[in-house]
Amino acid sequence: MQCQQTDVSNARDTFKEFLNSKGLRVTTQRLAIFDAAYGYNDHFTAEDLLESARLIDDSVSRATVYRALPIMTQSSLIREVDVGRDYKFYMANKNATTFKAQVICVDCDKIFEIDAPFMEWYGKTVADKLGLEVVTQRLQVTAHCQSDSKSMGCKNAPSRGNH
Amino acid sequence: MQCQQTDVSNARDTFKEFLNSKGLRVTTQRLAIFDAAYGYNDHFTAEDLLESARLIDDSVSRATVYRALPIMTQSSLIREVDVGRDYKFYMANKNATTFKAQVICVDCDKIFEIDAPFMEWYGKTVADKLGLEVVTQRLQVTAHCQSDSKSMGCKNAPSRGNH
DNA sequence: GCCATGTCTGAGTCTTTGTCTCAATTCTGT
DNA sequence: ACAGAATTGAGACAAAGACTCAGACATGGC
Repeated sequence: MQCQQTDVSNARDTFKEFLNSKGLRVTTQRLAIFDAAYGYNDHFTAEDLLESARLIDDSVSRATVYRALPIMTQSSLIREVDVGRDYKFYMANKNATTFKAQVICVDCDKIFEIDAPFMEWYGKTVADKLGLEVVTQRLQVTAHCQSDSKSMGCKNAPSRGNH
Repeated sequence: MQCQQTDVSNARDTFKEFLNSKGLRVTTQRLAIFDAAYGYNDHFTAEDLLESARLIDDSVSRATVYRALPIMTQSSLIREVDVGRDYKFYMANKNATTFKAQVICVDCDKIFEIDAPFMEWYGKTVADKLGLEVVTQRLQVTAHCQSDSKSMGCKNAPSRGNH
Protein backbone atom coordinates (compact mmCIF):
# COMPACT_ATOMS: atom_id res chain seq x y z
CA MET A 1 0.00 0.00 0.00
CA GLN A 2 2.75 2.38 1.00
CA CYS A 3 4.73 1.22 -1.99
CA GLN A 4 1.69 1.75 -4.20
CA GLN A 5 1.36 5.32 -2.92
CA THR A 6 4.97 6.02 -3.78
CA ASP A 7 4.33 4.69 -7.26
CA VAL A 8 1.35 6.96 -7.67
CA SER A 9 3.34 9.95 -6.49
CA ASN A 10 6.09 9.13 -8.93
CA ALA A 11 3.58 8.80 -11.71
CA ARG A 12 2.07 12.14 -10.74
CA ASP A 13 5.47 13.78 -10.97
CA THR A 14 6.07 12.11 -14.29
CA PHE A 15 2.75 13.48 -15.48
CA LYS A 16 3.67 17.00 -14.39
CA GLU A 17 6.99 16.70 -16.17
CA PHE A 18 5.21 15.48 -19.26
CA LEU A 19 2.88 18.49 -19.21
CA ASN A 20 5.81 20.85 -18.79
CA SER A 21 7.77 19.20 -21.57
CA LYS A 22 4.84 19.69 -23.93
CA GLY A 23 4.29 23.29 -22.86
CA LEU A 24 0.96 22.32 -21.30
CA ARG A 25 -0.14 23.76 -17.98
CA VAL A 26 -0.34 21.90 -14.71
CA THR A 27 -3.89 22.61 -13.57
CA THR A 28 -5.75 21.38 -10.53
CA GLN A 29 -8.32 19.78 -12.82
CA ARG A 30 -5.72 17.82 -14.75
CA LEU A 31 -4.18 16.58 -11.51
CA ALA A 32 -7.57 15.67 -10.09
CA ILE A 33 -8.35 13.70 -13.23
CA PHE A 34 -4.96 12.05 -13.14
CA ASP A 35 -5.32 11.09 -9.48
CA ALA A 36 -8.79 9.73 -10.13
CA ALA A 37 -7.42 7.62 -12.98
CA TYR A 38 -4.64 6.24 -10.80
CA GLY A 39 -7.19 5.50 -8.08
CA TYR A 40 -8.62 2.73 -10.24
CA ASN A 41 -7.10 -0.70 -10.05
CA ASP A 42 -9.13 -1.75 -13.04
CA HIS A 43 -10.55 -0.48 -16.29
CA PHE A 44 -12.71 2.61 -16.38
CA THR A 45 -14.65 4.64 -18.91
CA ALA A 46 -14.52 8.37 -19.52
CA GLU A 47 -17.80 8.74 -17.65
CA ASP A 48 -16.48 6.70 -14.71
CA LEU A 49 -13.47 8.96 -14.62
CA LEU A 50 -15.61 12.10 -14.67
CA GLU A 51 -17.48 10.84 -11.63
CA SER A 52 -14.33 9.95 -9.68
CA ALA A 53 -12.55 13.15 -10.60
CA ARG A 54 -15.54 15.10 -9.29
CA LEU A 55 -15.11 13.41 -5.90
CA ILE A 56 -11.68 15.02 -5.76
CA ASP A 57 -12.65 18.33 -7.36
CA ASP A 58 -16.36 18.75 -7.90
CA SER A 59 -15.94 21.46 -10.48
CA VAL A 60 -14.34 19.16 -13.07
CA SER A 61 -16.39 19.17 -16.24
CA ARG A 62 -17.03 16.49 -18.80
CA ALA A 63 -15.21 18.47 -21.47
CA THR A 64 -12.08 18.68 -19.37
CA VAL A 65 -12.05 14.94 -18.78
CA TYR A 66 -12.38 14.28 -22.49
CA ARG A 67 -9.62 16.81 -23.12
CA ALA A 68 -7.33 15.26 -20.51
CA LEU A 69 -7.67 11.67 -21.68
CA PRO A 70 -5.69 11.97 -24.92
CA ILE A 71 -2.99 13.90 -23.05
CA MET A 72 -2.65 11.18 -20.43
CA THR A 73 -2.71 8.52 -23.11
CA GLN A 74 0.03 10.32 -25.00
CA SER A 75 2.13 10.37 -21.84
CA SER A 76 1.82 6.56 -21.67
CA LEU A 77 0.71 6.84 -18.05
CA ILE A 78 -2.76 5.80 -19.14
CA ARG A 79 -3.57 3.16 -21.66
CA GLU A 80 -6.55 2.88 -23.97
CA VAL A 81 -8.26 -0.49 -23.90
CA ASP A 82 -10.58 -1.03 -26.80
CA VAL A 83 -13.06 -3.80 -26.30
CA GLY A 84 -15.17 -3.29 -29.38
CA ARG A 85 -17.98 -1.39 -27.70
CA ASP A 86 -19.30 2.05 -28.64
CA TYR A 87 -17.27 3.58 -25.83
CA LYS A 88 -13.67 3.22 -24.77
CA PHE A 89 -12.06 1.86 -21.64
CA TYR A 90 -8.90 3.20 -20.09
CA MET A 91 -6.47 1.86 -17.55
CA ALA A 92 -3.62 3.31 -15.50
CA ASN A 93 -0.34 2.00 -16.83
CA LYS A 94 1.04 1.06 -13.41
CA ASN A 95 2.97 -2.05 -14.39
CA ALA A 96 5.79 -2.38 -16.85
CA THR A 97 4.36 -2.33 -20.33
CA THR A 98 4.40 -5.86 -21.62
CA PHE A 99 2.19 -6.96 -24.44
CA LYS A 100 -1.22 -7.96 -23.21
CA ALA A 101 -4.32 -9.49 -24.69
CA GLN A 102 -7.73 -8.43 -23.44
CA VAL A 103 -10.22 -11.15 -22.72
CA ILE A 104 -13.73 -9.75 -22.58
CA CYS A 105 -16.52 -11.90 -21.22
CA VAL A 106 -19.60 -11.53 -23.41
CA ASP A 107 -21.83 -12.53 -20.50
CA CYS A 108 -20.62 -10.47 -17.56
CA ASP A 109 -18.75 -7.64 -19.29
CA LYS A 110 -15.59 -8.23 -17.29
CA ILE A 111 -12.19 -7.59 -18.83
CA PHE A 112 -9.19 -9.76 -18.01
CA GLU A 113 -5.70 -9.06 -19.26
CA ILE A 114 -3.23 -11.79 -20.01
CA ASP A 115 0.30 -11.78 -21.32
CA ALA A 116 0.78 -12.19 -25.03
CA PRO A 117 4.52 -11.79 -25.50
CA PHE A 118 4.51 -13.13 -29.05
CA MET A 119 2.86 -9.88 -30.12
CA GLU A 120 6.18 -8.15 -29.98
CA TRP A 121 7.58 -10.61 -32.49
CA TYR A 122 4.46 -10.24 -34.59
CA GLY A 123 4.77 -6.45 -34.66
CA LYS A 124 8.33 -6.71 -35.89
CA THR A 125 7.33 -9.21 -38.55
CA VAL A 126 4.57 -6.92 -39.82
CA ALA A 127 6.91 -3.96 -39.83
CA ASP A 128 9.53 -5.88 -41.79
CA LYS A 129 7.23 -7.50 -44.30
CA LEU A 130 5.07 -4.53 -45.13
CA GLY A 131 7.46 -1.66 -44.56
CA LEU A 132 5.23 -0.08 -41.91
CA GLU A 133 6.13 1.63 -38.70
CA VAL A 134 3.99 -0.05 -36.05
CA VAL A 135 2.35 2.29 -33.53
CA THR A 136 0.12 0.06 -31.42
CA GLN A 137 -1.04 -3.54 -31.28
CA ARG A 138 -4.14 -4.94 -29.68
CA LEU A 139 -5.30 -8.48 -29.28
CA GLN A 140 -8.85 -8.99 -28.10
CA VAL A 141 -10.53 -12.22 -27.27
CA THR A 142 -14.22 -12.35 -26.48
CA ALA A 143 -15.37 -15.40 -24.57
CA HIS A 144 -17.90 -16.96 -22.26
CA CYS A 145 -16.48 -17.32 -18.77
CA GLN A 146 -19.46 -18.64 -16.84
CA SER A 147 -19.37 -22.22 -17.95
CA ASP A 148 -17.56 -24.36 -15.36
CA SER A 149 -15.31 -24.68 -12.33
CA LYS A 150 -12.14 -23.98 -14.29
CA SER A 151 -13.42 -20.53 -15.14
CA MET A 152 -12.16 -17.27 -13.69
CA GLY A 153 -15.21 -16.80 -11.57
CA CYS A 154 -17.82 -15.05 -13.65
CA LYS A 155 -21.28 -16.43 -13.02
CA ASN A 156 -23.12 -13.16 -13.47
CA ALA A 157 -25.77 -12.01 -15.85
CA PRO A 158 -24.89 -9.20 -18.27
CA SER A 159 -24.76 -5.72 -16.82
CA ARG A 160 -22.91 -2.55 -17.63
CA GLY A 161 -20.59 -0.28 -15.75
CA ASN A 162 -19.51 -2.53 -12.87
CA HIS A 163 -15.77 -2.49 -13.42
CA MET B 1 -15.32 -10.36 -63.41
CA GLN B 2 -17.75 -12.94 -64.69
CA CYS B 3 -16.51 -15.30 -62.02
CA GLN B 4 -17.02 -12.59 -59.43
CA GLN B 5 -20.63 -12.10 -60.55
CA THR B 6 -21.30 -15.79 -60.16
CA ASP B 7 -19.84 -15.61 -56.68
CA VAL B 8 -22.11 -12.72 -55.81
CA SER B 9 -25.14 -14.55 -57.17
CA ASN B 10 -24.24 -17.61 -55.16
CA ALA B 11 -23.82 -15.50 -52.06
CA ARG B 12 -27.21 -13.91 -52.72
CA ASP B 13 -28.83 -17.32 -52.91
CA THR B 14 -27.04 -18.35 -49.75
CA PHE B 15 -28.40 -15.25 -48.07
CA LYS B 16 -31.96 -16.05 -49.17
CA GLU B 17 -31.58 -19.58 -47.88
CA PHE B 18 -30.25 -18.24 -44.62
CA LEU B 19 -33.27 -15.96 -44.24
CA ASN B 20 -35.63 -18.82 -44.97
CA SER B 21 -33.88 -21.15 -42.55
CA LYS B 22 -34.29 -18.58 -39.77
CA GLY B 23 -37.93 -17.90 -40.61
CA LEU B 24 -37.02 -14.40 -41.76
CA ARG B 25 -38.60 -12.87 -44.83
CA VAL B 26 -36.89 -12.17 -48.11
CA THR B 27 -37.67 -8.52 -48.72
CA THR B 28 -36.54 -6.22 -51.52
CA GLN B 29 -34.87 -3.99 -48.93
CA ARG B 30 -32.83 -6.82 -47.48
CA LEU B 31 -31.68 -7.88 -50.92
CA ALA B 32 -30.84 -4.31 -51.89
CA ILE B 33 -28.75 -3.94 -48.74
CA PHE B 34 -27.09 -7.27 -49.36
CA ASP B 35 -26.25 -6.41 -52.97
CA ALA B 36 -24.89 -3.06 -51.87
CA ALA B 37 -22.67 -4.79 -49.32
CA TYR B 38 -21.35 -7.23 -51.90
CA GLY B 39 -20.72 -4.33 -54.26
CA TYR B 40 -17.88 -3.20 -52.02
CA ASN B 41 -14.43 -4.66 -52.53
CA ASP B 42 -13.28 -3.06 -49.33
CA HIS B 43 -14.45 -2.10 -45.87
CA PHE B 44 -17.53 0.02 -45.40
CA THR B 45 -19.48 1.58 -42.57
CA ALA B 46 -23.20 1.35 -41.85
CA GLU B 47 -23.65 4.85 -43.25
CA ASP B 48 -21.70 3.95 -46.41
CA LEU B 49 -23.98 0.97 -46.82
CA LEU B 50 -27.12 3.05 -46.37
CA GLU B 51 -25.96 5.34 -49.16
CA SER B 52 -25.15 2.49 -51.55
CA ALA B 53 -28.31 0.59 -50.78
CA ARG B 54 -30.33 3.70 -51.60
CA LEU B 55 -28.75 3.77 -55.05
CA ILE B 56 -30.36 0.36 -55.62
CA ASP B 57 -33.62 1.06 -53.78
CA ASP B 58 -34.04 4.66 -52.69
CA SER B 59 -36.69 3.82 -50.12
CA VAL B 60 -34.28 1.92 -47.88
CA SER B 61 -34.19 3.53 -44.46
CA ARG B 62 -31.39 3.85 -41.94
CA ALA B 63 -33.27 1.65 -39.46
CA THR B 64 -33.54 -1.16 -41.98
CA VAL B 65 -29.81 -1.05 -42.72
CA TYR B 66 -29.01 -1.25 -39.04
CA ARG B 67 -31.49 -4.09 -38.69
CA ALA B 68 -30.03 -5.98 -41.65
CA LEU B 69 -26.41 -5.76 -40.55
CA PRO B 70 -26.60 -8.19 -37.61
CA ILE B 71 -28.58 -10.61 -39.75
CA MET B 72 -25.96 -10.56 -42.49
CA THR B 73 -23.21 -10.86 -39.92
CA GLN B 74 -24.93 -13.85 -38.37
CA SER B 75 -25.09 -15.49 -41.77
CA SER B 76 -21.29 -15.12 -42.03
CA LEU B 77 -21.68 -13.53 -45.45
CA ILE B 78 -20.61 -10.23 -43.91
CA ARG B 79 -17.91 -9.77 -41.36
CA GLU B 80 -17.57 -7.10 -38.68
CA VAL B 81 -14.20 -5.39 -38.61
CA ASP B 82 -13.56 -3.44 -35.45
CA VAL B 83 -10.74 -0.95 -35.73
CA GLY B 84 -11.16 0.82 -32.43
CA ARG B 85 -13.12 3.77 -33.71
CA ASP B 86 -16.51 4.95 -32.46
CA TYR B 87 -18.17 3.26 -35.41
CA LYS B 88 -17.87 -0.18 -36.94
CA PHE B 89 -16.61 -1.33 -40.29
CA TYR B 90 -18.00 -4.26 -42.22
CA MET B 91 -16.74 -6.32 -45.09
CA ALA B 92 -18.24 -8.86 -47.47
CA ASN B 93 -16.88 -12.27 -46.58
CA LYS B 94 -15.98 -13.25 -50.13
CA ASN B 95 -12.86 -15.26 -49.35
CA ALA B 96 -12.43 -18.28 -47.13
CA THR B 97 -12.42 -17.25 -43.50
CA THR B 98 -8.92 -17.52 -42.13
CA PHE B 99 -7.70 -15.59 -39.13
CA LYS B 100 -6.74 -12.08 -40.10
CA ALA B 101 -5.07 -9.14 -38.46
CA GLN B 102 -6.18 -5.62 -39.33
CA VAL B 103 -3.49 -3.08 -40.01
CA ILE B 104 -4.89 0.43 -39.74
CA CYS B 105 -2.84 3.34 -40.99
CA VAL B 106 -3.04 6.20 -38.51
CA ASP B 107 -2.25 8.70 -41.26
CA CYS B 108 -4.53 7.74 -44.12
CA ASP B 109 -7.23 5.67 -42.38
CA LYS B 110 -6.77 2.74 -44.74
CA ILE B 111 -7.32 -0.78 -43.49
CA PHE B 112 -5.20 -3.67 -44.71
CA GLU B 113 -5.84 -7.27 -43.73
CA ILE B 114 -3.09 -9.82 -43.37
CA ASP B 115 -3.05 -13.44 -42.37
CA ALA B 116 -2.40 -14.24 -38.74
CA PRO B 117 -2.82 -18.03 -38.57
CA PHE B 118 -1.23 -18.34 -35.13
CA MET B 119 -4.36 -16.74 -33.68
CA GLU B 120 -6.16 -20.03 -33.92
CA TRP B 121 -3.50 -21.65 -31.77
CA TYR B 122 -3.63 -18.68 -29.40
CA GLY B 123 -7.38 -18.96 -29.01
CA LYS B 124 -7.08 -22.61 -28.09
CA THR B 125 -4.32 -21.83 -25.60
CA VAL B 126 -6.46 -19.17 -23.91
CA ALA B 127 -9.42 -21.49 -23.81
CA ASP B 128 -7.37 -24.25 -22.23
CA LYS B 129 -5.50 -22.15 -19.71
CA LEU B 130 -8.37 -20.05 -18.44
CA GLY B 131 -11.28 -22.37 -18.93
CA LEU B 132 -13.06 -19.98 -21.24
CA GLU B 133 -15.06 -20.63 -24.34
CA VAL B 134 -13.61 -18.31 -26.98
CA VAL B 135 -16.16 -16.50 -29.14
CA THR B 136 -14.10 -14.11 -31.27
CA GLN B 137 -10.52 -12.95 -31.64
CA ARG B 138 -9.22 -9.72 -33.10
CA LEU B 139 -5.72 -8.54 -33.71
CA GLN B 140 -5.27 -4.91 -34.62
CA VAL B 141 -2.09 -3.15 -35.55
CA THR B 142 -1.99 0.60 -36.02
CA ALA B 143 0.93 1.91 -38.02
CA HIS B 144 2.31 4.65 -40.23
CA CYS B 145 2.44 3.54 -43.82
CA GLN B 146 3.67 6.68 -45.55
CA SER B 147 7.31 6.47 -44.68
CA ASP B 148 9.25 4.95 -47.57
CA SER B 149 9.40 3.03 -50.83
CA LYS B 150 8.75 -0.35 -49.18
CA SER B 151 5.38 0.84 -47.97
CA MET B 152 1.99 -0.27 -49.27
CA GLY B 153 1.43 2.97 -51.07
CA CYS B 154 -0.22 5.35 -48.65
CA LYS B 155 1.13 8.84 -48.99
CA ASN B 156 -2.07 10.66 -48.17
CA ALA B 157 -3.06 13.07 -45.49
CA PRO B 158 -5.68 11.93 -42.94
CA SER B 159 -9.26 11.90 -44.10
CA ARG B 160 -12.36 9.96 -43.22
CA GLY B 161 -14.73 7.78 -45.09
CA ASN B 162 -12.78 7.14 -48.30
CA HIS B 163 -12.79 3.36 -48.31
C1' DG C 1 4.89 39.15 -4.91
C1' DC C 2 2.52 41.13 -8.96
C1' DC C 3 1.15 41.54 -13.91
C1' DA C 4 0.33 40.55 -18.58
C1' DT C 5 -0.29 36.92 -21.70
C1' DG C 6 -2.07 33.17 -23.52
C1' DT C 7 -3.79 28.60 -22.13
C1' DC C 8 -7.44 26.19 -19.86
C1' DT C 9 -12.00 25.56 -18.09
C1' DG C 10 -17.25 24.93 -17.51
C1' DA C 11 -21.62 25.05 -19.31
C1' DG C 12 -24.12 24.14 -22.75
C1' DT C 13 -24.84 23.09 -27.63
C1' DC C 14 -24.03 20.17 -31.43
C1' DT C 15 -22.75 15.97 -34.06
C1' DT C 16 -22.63 11.27 -34.95
C1' DT C 17 -23.66 6.48 -34.42
C1' DG C 18 -27.02 3.58 -33.41
C1' DT C 19 -31.70 2.08 -31.14
C1' DC C 20 -36.66 2.24 -30.43
C1' DT C 21 -41.64 3.04 -31.46
C1' DC C 22 -45.65 2.61 -34.09
C1' DA C 23 -48.74 2.92 -37.78
C1' DA C 24 -48.67 1.38 -42.46
C1' DT C 25 -47.01 -1.99 -45.66
C1' DT C 26 -45.74 -6.37 -47.63
C1' DC C 27 -44.27 -11.30 -47.50
C1' DT C 28 -45.84 -16.06 -47.02
C1' DG C 29 -48.53 -20.21 -46.48
C1' DT C 30 -52.96 -21.72 -47.44
C1' DA D 1 -56.68 -13.91 -53.19
C1' DC D 2 -56.60 -13.68 -48.11
C1' DA D 3 -55.39 -13.47 -43.34
C1' DG D 4 -51.96 -12.88 -40.15
C1' DA D 5 -47.56 -11.95 -38.82
C1' DA D 6 -43.13 -10.00 -39.87
C1' DT D 7 -41.06 -5.93 -41.79
C1' DT D 8 -40.71 -1.29 -43.00
C1' DG D 9 -39.93 4.09 -42.90
C1' DA D 10 -40.03 8.21 -40.46
C1' DG D 11 -38.82 10.34 -36.83
C1' DA D 12 -38.01 10.50 -31.83
C1' DC D 13 -34.60 9.15 -28.71
C1' DA D 14 -30.10 7.91 -26.41
C1' DA D 15 -25.25 8.10 -25.42
C1' DA D 16 -20.42 9.23 -26.41
C1' DG D 17 -17.79 12.66 -27.40
C1' DA D 18 -16.43 17.19 -29.96
C1' DC D 19 -16.99 22.13 -30.26
C1' DT D 20 -17.71 27.14 -28.79
C1' DC D 21 -16.81 31.08 -26.16
C1' DA D 22 -16.65 34.07 -22.33
C1' DG D 23 -14.50 34.01 -17.98
C1' DA D 24 -10.79 31.98 -14.96
C1' DC D 25 -6.18 30.94 -13.91
C1' DA D 26 -1.13 29.04 -14.49
C1' DT D 27 3.20 30.81 -15.80
C1' DG D 28 7.31 33.49 -16.98
C1' DG D 29 9.23 38.06 -16.56
C1' DC D 30 9.79 41.83 -13.70
